[in-house]
Parts: sequence; C-alpha cells; structure tokens
Amino acid sequence: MSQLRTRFAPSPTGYLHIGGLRTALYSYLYAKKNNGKFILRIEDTDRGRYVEGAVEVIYKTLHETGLNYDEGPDVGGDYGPYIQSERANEYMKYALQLVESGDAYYCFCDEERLASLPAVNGARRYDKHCLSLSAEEVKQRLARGDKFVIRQNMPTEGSTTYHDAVYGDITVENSELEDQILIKSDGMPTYNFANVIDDHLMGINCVMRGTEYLSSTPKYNLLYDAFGWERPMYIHMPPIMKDAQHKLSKRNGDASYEDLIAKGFLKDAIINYIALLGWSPKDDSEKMSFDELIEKFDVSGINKSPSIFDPLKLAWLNSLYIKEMTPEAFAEYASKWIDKCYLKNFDKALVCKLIQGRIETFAEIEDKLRFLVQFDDFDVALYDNQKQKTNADTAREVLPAVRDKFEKLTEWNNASLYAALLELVGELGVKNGKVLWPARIALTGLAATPGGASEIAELLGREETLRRLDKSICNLQ
RNA sequence: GGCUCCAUAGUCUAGCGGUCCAGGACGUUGGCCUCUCACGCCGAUAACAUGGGUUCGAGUCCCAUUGGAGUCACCA
Repeated sequence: MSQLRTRFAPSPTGYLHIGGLRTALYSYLYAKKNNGKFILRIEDTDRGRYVEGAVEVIYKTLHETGLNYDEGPDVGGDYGPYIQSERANEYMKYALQLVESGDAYYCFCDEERLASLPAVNGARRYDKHCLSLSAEEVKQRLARGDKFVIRQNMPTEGSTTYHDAVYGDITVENSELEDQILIKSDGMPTYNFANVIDDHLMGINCVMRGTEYLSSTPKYNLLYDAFGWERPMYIHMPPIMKDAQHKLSKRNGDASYEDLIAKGFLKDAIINYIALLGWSPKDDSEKMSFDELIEKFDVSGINKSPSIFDPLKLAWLNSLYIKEMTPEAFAEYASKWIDKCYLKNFDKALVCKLIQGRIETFAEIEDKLRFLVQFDDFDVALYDNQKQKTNADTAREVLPAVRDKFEKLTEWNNASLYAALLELVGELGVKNGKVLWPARIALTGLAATPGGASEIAELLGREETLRRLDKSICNLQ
C-alpha cells in the first residue's frame, strides 16, 4: 500500500474546540504511528461563516500542541493550495464530469418549491424533479442565466455498504440517500463535494472524522465510485459529550482549548486527557507523553460510544504534569497567575515551592495565596483543634513565647524557624501541635494553608510575621 | 418520525465464550504519614440496561425491548 495520508479538515469558524482537537490528535497519531503524512486543509467554502483570524487560531493551536502537519496552508506541500476557497475553480470541472456521466444533474428548483415538498417519514426530501428536464431545456435555462445548483443523482434501489475501521460494516439503503447538492447556486462546492474531490486530489487514503458522517459516508463513496476513484479507508470516532445528552460545544459555552489553557491547564495534560477520551491503550497507561501516545496509539483501541468530558480527571492529570515541572519551569509558567495576587515583597521562588505540589490547575493560585496580602481579623474558634489539643486559651499562653523566640532569631529561614518552634515545644514539654497549630493560625487566620507555620513565617518575613503575631495576640485578649 | 450507530460502576475504560462472584483510573470514602492543607502509601466503595434465545458454559454470540447518540441543509 502506498504511504498513509491522513488529514484534518476544519472549517475556520473561530476556534478549535476540544472535539476537533481530538480528531486532529488521533489523525496525527495514526499517521505518525504508520510513518504516514498528516495534512491540514482548511474548509472554508461557506463564505457566510468565515471568521476573521480563525485560521490563525487553528495553526497556532496545532503547532502549540505538537500536532505539526507535514503539509498545510502555512507550511506548503505538493498538493496545494490547502485552502478550499483557493481551489474554487477545480470543483465545477468535476461536477460537470458527473453531469456528463449522469451521476449528477442541474437543478433549478427555487427555495419556495423546495419548501413545499411533502415530508416523507418526518423529513423533507428532494424529489428529483429536475432530473427529468430535457437536455434542451437545461441548455435554455442555463443560457437564460437561471440560478442553478448541481445535485448528485443517487440510485433509488439497492444499498451501499462500506467498512469502517472502528464501527465495522455500515450498510445504508440507497433510497435513504438524498440527491445532495454538490455545487451551490453561488458556484461554490458544498462541503460534501469539495471534501471528496480534495481528499482524492491530495492523495488522502485514510479519512478520520466524527461519527456525524457515519451515515452519510455512502454518499461520499458513491461519488468516489462515479469517478472511478479508489475509496479511502474510514475511521469514524465517537463524539465527546458535555453530559449524557449534549455534545461538547463552544456554542453551549463549553471549554475550548484556549479556555482550558486560560483556566490553568497544561497543554500536555489536555492532549493526554483527550487522547484517553474515546481511546485506551492496550496496557492500563493513563499518563503518557506525546511520544508514548504515538507509540501506543492503535485504532483498535478507539471506542464506539460517546464519552463525557470530565474536568475532574483532567485536573488530576494536570496536577501530575504540574508536579513534574522543574521549579524554574513552574515559576515561569505560574508567574502570570502569581502576578494577579499583587505580591510585592515575597520571594517568588519560595511561593512556588509551597504551591507547586498543592494545585491541580494554575487558576487555584490566586485563592491559595490570598492570605499573603490579606490578613483580616478571624474567629478565635480557629484555635480550637481537638487532635492538637489547642484552643484560644492555650494559644494565649503559647503565642507570646513564639513571638519571643522568633524575635531573637538571627537567621530567618524555614530551618531556623522550625527549630525555634520545636525548641519551645521542648521547653514547654508539650506535643508539637500545641505550638505549631496556633502559630500557623495566628499567622494566617486560615484553617488550611499551603505550608506549615515555619514555612509561612519564612515567606512572610520577620517584620510581617511579628506584626501578625502581635495582632493575633492582641485579639486574643 | 425514517435511517445509521451505541449500551460494563457517578465518570473514563479493560474484557473480543470458560482463566470475570468482572480488572485499571478519576471521583467519593476509611486509615497511615504529617508543622494545617496537599502530596505519597495502604484499604474501602460502586457496574455487565431489561427480557428472551444459542451453548455444557455468555459481560462476551443472536433477537426483542428500553435508553442514548448521530443523521435526514444551497452548514461544515
């Protein structure tokens, strides 16, 4: 068999949604796994839907996620142009070839007539009205400048079967197939037509796309047959759902790739997660690098039923990727979120050290660090802790001593602070918690913090630490 | 509504006739660890949609029912 060529053919409608990204991912993985080529083609035959800048978003996202295509509008290739609107003159030629062979025909029906067609089985169906027009009549109307479309002439009997790599054999009765429009009245090809022509012209021998095409694929195959072209292999994949009933879509306000990035998810985690939505490797691997994905990817692992997008599991994977970042990489990536917290005098490296292992998404940073710049009066009930045997009364006794120890320190770092705290524990002859708990509470006013008393004191610095202790001690009186 | 497809825990999934009183993961939860939280570690939790077949034997094959998805555009 000749070299495998897959393609991702999005239409530039403004963003790249998660489902589209996954389609691109699988296509890419499958191509790479088989030493094939992955091609990007922009399907912009609908002039009305064109969105400014949408193409760039597609390029950017694909490159950013590592889904580098071998051929495409911005990288070139031997089968260009890779933007359908730039190949506009190609399609009519092929449509006319089909008219010639009787596999397609001119149709002059207007909207009104179409709308008056009776519904069959709950849906309107074109009645092949114009198929019976004589060649002479067609010629006249064309010469007269009548608006027309070109329709595919579907067989009315028999059935068409094809093989899908994940769903198996799919058979559809030809009578179910409508005479779909190939060339629109504006002269542009419909997606269905341009798709087939371009796939063939670009040597695409493997078509990967969502299941929404599962039942219309026979129409495409009939086109391949009419031209005498070899049909490609098909790999349809199930949709990604928001919940059991609804597909994930930007229109419903669901997260797009950009949204997820903005919410603090790492691209590697996103790719890893969506690879797992609808596909699973032979072993039980969950966290996989891009290279491992290529290595393990296999069509037989693609699932048949829709899968629901689970932000919780994505977050879990994301936390795994966050933990393995180097401190430097983490600091750099996190800086944009840390900056939102208006931290001025705090050691960023120290801050990062405390939060890196404690967040699942970068968006949580703001909440986690708020206590650094905000220290309000708090309920002394926070000093209550059954397990540590502490309460406001014990805090009242311990805190002044803590303050005293801290003030005498010549070195201000976690080790010395912690040592000072333990020293006090020794002197008082109590459990660690009896000192550590109230100290942390007094410094933050929070039941849970991203660090222990000494770590937080180190971060706060001598001055702020003493100030907070004084304030808390005062509030206990 | 017609047609096509799908159906294992709350979610993602393994399973391709016996090795499954169903395995992994997220979540939830108990515990350990611990300067709180988090991490980590150990344990628990919960599923073969229903009903018929086929078979010595069915989560695995067939049929029906139910449920769900997709599709039926001069949108892609």
